Amino acid sequence: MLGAVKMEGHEHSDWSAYYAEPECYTPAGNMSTGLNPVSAYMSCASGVNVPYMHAGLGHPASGTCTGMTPSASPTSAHALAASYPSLNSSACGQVTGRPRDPKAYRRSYTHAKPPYSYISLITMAIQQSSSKMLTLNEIYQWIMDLFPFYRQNQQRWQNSVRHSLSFNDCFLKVPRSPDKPGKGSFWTLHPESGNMFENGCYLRRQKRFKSEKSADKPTESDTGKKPNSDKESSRLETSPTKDMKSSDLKDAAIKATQAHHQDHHLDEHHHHHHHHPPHPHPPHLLSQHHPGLVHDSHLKPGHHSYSFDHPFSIHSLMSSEQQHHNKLDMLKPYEHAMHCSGGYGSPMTGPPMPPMMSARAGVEPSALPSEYSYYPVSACTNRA
DNA sequence: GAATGTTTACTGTTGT
DNA sequence: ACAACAGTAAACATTC
Repeated sequence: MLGAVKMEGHEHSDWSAYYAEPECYTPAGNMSTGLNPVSAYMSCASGVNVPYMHAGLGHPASGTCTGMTPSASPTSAHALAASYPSLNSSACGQVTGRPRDPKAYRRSYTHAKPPYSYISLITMAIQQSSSKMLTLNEIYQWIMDLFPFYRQNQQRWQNSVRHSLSFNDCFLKVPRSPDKPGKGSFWTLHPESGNMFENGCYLRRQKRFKSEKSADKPTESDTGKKPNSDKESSRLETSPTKDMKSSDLKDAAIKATQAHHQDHHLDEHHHHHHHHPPHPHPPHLLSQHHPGLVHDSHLKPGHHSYSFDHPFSIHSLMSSEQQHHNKLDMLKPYEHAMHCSGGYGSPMTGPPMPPMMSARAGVEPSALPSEYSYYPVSACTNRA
């Protein structure tokens, strides 16, 4: 998972535009110390699923929680978890030994690149929408809402997002229903793609999802061909499975579109009712309408079942949010999170601490992580 | 014309 | 070292 950080080394040129001095996701707990690297990504915000976290959270107005210092950085995720409630006051509420200008500091972190891959981001965006499908533009918006970094260089990363959507079998294109014309199709997750991120870690997939059909095809490793070359041809033959064309799938699309519009409706009407059953694994839309798409498997229905307690599991992150999103609507999530998390990509604490964002683009706010929730307590034990 | 979608090619990083 | 995964650029096609 550290790789997710290192991977962005080439982004530094971009960062230089934002940083007075070079900064990067320097894991606070360095690997050589034996610390779980994820703990390095922890910050005061890491109390997902721990309601107490919300009690003592610094409000934007309070001006606290502007960042963690190395000394405040937990030595392990468990230590962090165990440190409540002092966690809030000591790790968040106090800022010690940070010499730099808080504003510049915050801005830097705000614009640091998140440690998630595009596939992760897309997956998260889709998953947190109640209809489990989003248009391309909605995916863009979701990403930009949560990660200021992606408000820059849109041409570049959006191209990458489109590439990811097309290239990866885990994403399916769902045509719009005829009565809901608009630009672009909906994108959803392949019903069987649920184990892409084993352990629920969204930093790097354990294995690439391949649709059954494409899985039948020889892979580059099978043929000994160069990576990508054969993969592409394989994908060519399987594209029909990726683009849902059958009539009953269209029926699903229509229903999905309706559900999607309900999303917006809900969003517009503040959806802050706690009665959204905090169901961690909402049945996949395609599973509902097309059970045949969900084969046997190791994958249970409702399979997009990322391990609940995994720090980078969006389900984990979101699970406690149900209780709190009432107040979230009142906050400027962005600034709030920045105040309390020290921003993401803190050189002290690690990667981004995505803020809570308001509902948008079909995003179900109640499903969004709590204001500090992207880096919950438990650690990412597998390399991501 | 812009947005969306597909594909190829290449490079870098990570895992084994 | 090698394969797999991921990011980026770019050409091209399609759709609105």
